[in-house]
Amino acid sequence: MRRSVLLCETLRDDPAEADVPNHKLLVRGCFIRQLSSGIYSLLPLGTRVAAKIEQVLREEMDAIGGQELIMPVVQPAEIWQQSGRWYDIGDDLLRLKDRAEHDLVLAMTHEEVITSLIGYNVHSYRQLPVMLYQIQTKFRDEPRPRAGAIRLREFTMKDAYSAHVTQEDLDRYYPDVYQAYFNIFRRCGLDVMSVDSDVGMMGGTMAHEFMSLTPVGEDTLVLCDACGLSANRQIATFRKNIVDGGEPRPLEEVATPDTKTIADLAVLLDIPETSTAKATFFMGDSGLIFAVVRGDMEVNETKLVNATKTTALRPATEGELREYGIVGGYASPIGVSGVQVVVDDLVAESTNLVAGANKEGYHLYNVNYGRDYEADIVADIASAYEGAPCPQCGAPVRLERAIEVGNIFKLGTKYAAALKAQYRDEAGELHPMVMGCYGIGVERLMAAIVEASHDEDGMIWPVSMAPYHVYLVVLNQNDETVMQAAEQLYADLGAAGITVLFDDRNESPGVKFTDADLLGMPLRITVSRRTLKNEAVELKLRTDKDFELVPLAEAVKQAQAQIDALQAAIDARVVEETFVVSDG
RNA sequence: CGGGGCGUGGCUCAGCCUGGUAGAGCGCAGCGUUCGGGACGCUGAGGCCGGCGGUUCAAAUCCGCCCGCCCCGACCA
Repeated sequence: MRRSVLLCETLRDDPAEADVPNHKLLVRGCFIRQLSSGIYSLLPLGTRVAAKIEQVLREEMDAIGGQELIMPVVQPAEIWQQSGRWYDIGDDLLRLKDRAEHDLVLAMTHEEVITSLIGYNVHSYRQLPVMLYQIQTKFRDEPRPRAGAIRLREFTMKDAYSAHVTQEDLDRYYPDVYQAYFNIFRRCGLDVMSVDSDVGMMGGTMAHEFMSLTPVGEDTLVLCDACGLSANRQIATFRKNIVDGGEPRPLEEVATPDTKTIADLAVLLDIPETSTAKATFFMGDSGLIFAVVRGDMEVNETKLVNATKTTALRPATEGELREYGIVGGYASPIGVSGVQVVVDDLVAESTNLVAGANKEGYHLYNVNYGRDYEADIVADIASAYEGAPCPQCGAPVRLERAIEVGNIFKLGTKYAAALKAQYRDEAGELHPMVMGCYGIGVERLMAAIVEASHDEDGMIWPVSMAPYHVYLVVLNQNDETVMQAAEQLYADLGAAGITVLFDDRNESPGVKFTDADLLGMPLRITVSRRTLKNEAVELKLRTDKDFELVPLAEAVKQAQAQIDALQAAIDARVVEETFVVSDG
């Protein structure tokens, strides 16, 4: 491709709306263009990267028996009503009406359609298992798209679904997908780790997320360097060390004016935060939830959702607290009624904690669970924190931010039962199929690659993902000999199967070199009067500082060798993974 | 949805406080000179100053409402 005709006008300045590297670079390099919040066009260069990603996805999905199909984006409300998600999912699901006033949705995922499809086409155990996938548009009306292509409203997803006769068969198949996922990311040149994850509103029994570590990530991981534990913070457990508070002593009221935070309280009473209990309030499906954790910890909302079996949770407002007779800043689990009290297991086992008195300006010494108050639920609802003891080995854990680039779920029979995806067994009995689902966001993966692979000058594409292998720079274009040599090399490289972006624009050297760095093709070749004086061209890896002069006659061969070496390095990273079922 | 910021040519921004006929750099078009890390000169095109309403002799500028975009939080299969 000639740069002179490519739709690619690079930007000198960072776009005002971008503040993370993938966003700045993809926009500056003309890979993507924003149309609206969270809605982007993929420009020619971005489309080429997406195509590379999709090719890898197809190969790896096909390798584990996947069959590609395409399902509709616009779907009737009925199937979403049947699965229940029409009612369970909020505004993320974009709803619309057609001319006949029929309710429709824009698909945010395809469990409903695939399940009804499989139910229609599969009748017998003889036809199972089956693995189907598509690479197709999703729309999610996210409340807050962010970070360039990391969180989009409209995006491309590879979503795959498998259906099985039994849970055991799904369990056997699941590790194959797990391995395929590692292969995919590694072939895309991205380092990922898998973590156990929450099954969320998808339901199901087991889930893994594939995470790329980066400060711009939206998830927090809990990692243990000592034993290798990795989990999403949403579900990560940790060892809780009880601070011995001694034998229960009598309750004692203490005046604590203007002391609404745990930090203030600890200072005022000269006690460690570990000797306090902290109350936090959420509104769930059925009213107010009063959550108690030790003062030095934070409530983990995912754990709280799971413990209370609610579907939605949000912090309660001051007004709601007043309605329930709770005094903000001085709330106490003692004597509250009409609310669901959830107490962290550590608090339940601790003695003589300081808690609110439910009276403006007062706290209570020596609050003891069981004696002074009861809970509706005692469970682990505390969030793992930096330095918390690892649940497996006790070493201090570390928190890291990460982007979730893919996930795999064991769905179970939730959708198959609701949408009648049933098969007949040998005895002629009907059973719901056991399903799994597996997703990867294409644009997010592209963004994650840029986050993981760039420098101050621009993107650095892994050879397997680069829009073109070579950025060919020609200088001194007014010199016919130079131009002829460059044209010949462009043709020869192409004939050898090497993809080339040929910068044939009448631009100064600085412009071309700067663009070459920004666009990040793995290999740069420069042809100029100077290099031709030695019958040579310059070869430079994007990752290297310096170039190498190679004879013009060997340029194609050398370029090919460099590309092969880069590809071999990527291939070498595709190795077998051990699938370990952890207890999460 | 709560908090904050922003909206002026394709891009980055100044001008707004203190109202008086819209600016810079980059980019774009033409000509010429250049030609190894975002070259230079000359000429030129391009703007309902996000929208609507108000105040005023006069609004990019002041006031009100609305819309859009970004960030933090809430939320997120």
